[in-house]
Amino acid sequence: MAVSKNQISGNTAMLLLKLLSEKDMYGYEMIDTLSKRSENVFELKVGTLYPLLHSLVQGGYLNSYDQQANGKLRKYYQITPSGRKHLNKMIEEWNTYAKAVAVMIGG
Amino acid sequence: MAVSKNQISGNTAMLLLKLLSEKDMYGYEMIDTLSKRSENVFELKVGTLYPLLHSLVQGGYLNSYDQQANGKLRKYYQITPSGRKHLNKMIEEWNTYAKAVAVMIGG
DNA sequence: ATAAATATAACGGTAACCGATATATGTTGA
DNA sequence: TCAACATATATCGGTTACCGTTATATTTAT
Repeated sequence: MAVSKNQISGNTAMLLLKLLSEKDMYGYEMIDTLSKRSENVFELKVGTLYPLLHSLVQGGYLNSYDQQANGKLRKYYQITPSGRKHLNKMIEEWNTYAKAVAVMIGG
Repeated sequence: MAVSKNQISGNTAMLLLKLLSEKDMYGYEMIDTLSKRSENVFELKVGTLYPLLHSLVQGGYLNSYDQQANGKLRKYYQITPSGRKHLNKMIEEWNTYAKAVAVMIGG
């Protein structure tokens, strides 16, 4: 089951940073990995991914480098120390929010 | 701890419908109740609330009526059967999303 | 009286995401 | 072989969500 656009809002960067905190990846690999791990809940579109990756590089949270793979030049992304710090903050904030929603709709 | 705008995105309507599924309320009452119940995680602004209430009325999820309270005319909002159905769907979708995020950042 | 709190409302701006489109290369099958 | 398909990166314009700000009116407290 996929969720609506509104649900996703704001958390995509957190999910990408989380993926990249485990290993370097290229764009399509992130989309596939997100989709598989979440059982198709996250269906990130390329029109969302690339601008977001660029902005994370711009913000100093990611670095990128080109590498040959299957004869094709792929752009790999790597998380920076600043990116890891940012990720931790985002996770903390997500947990606060998710708990508050649970209180609201659970009771 | 308040969370950033991005976290809130898309779920405000769900929270309002949930509040109104319990009892009729007027605008300011919703802001106060959300804030108190969530221990200030949700700090909904009037610039967000009123347009959202209008759109929920437009969509048939809410009705509104005027009522005197403390000598002042207040506009109360009431959830419709369609609003309750919509609320249930939104909660289901939220749960799906929250679980998927937990899998992503938990592992 | 008048300042502060309560209450509703609308406008314009920013940010996030997606659909559509463009381009290029590698792989597969008839 | 060469067309169709999958992989891969990229950009643009549009929609939606939320908020800051501003406006207006009434009630309560000093």
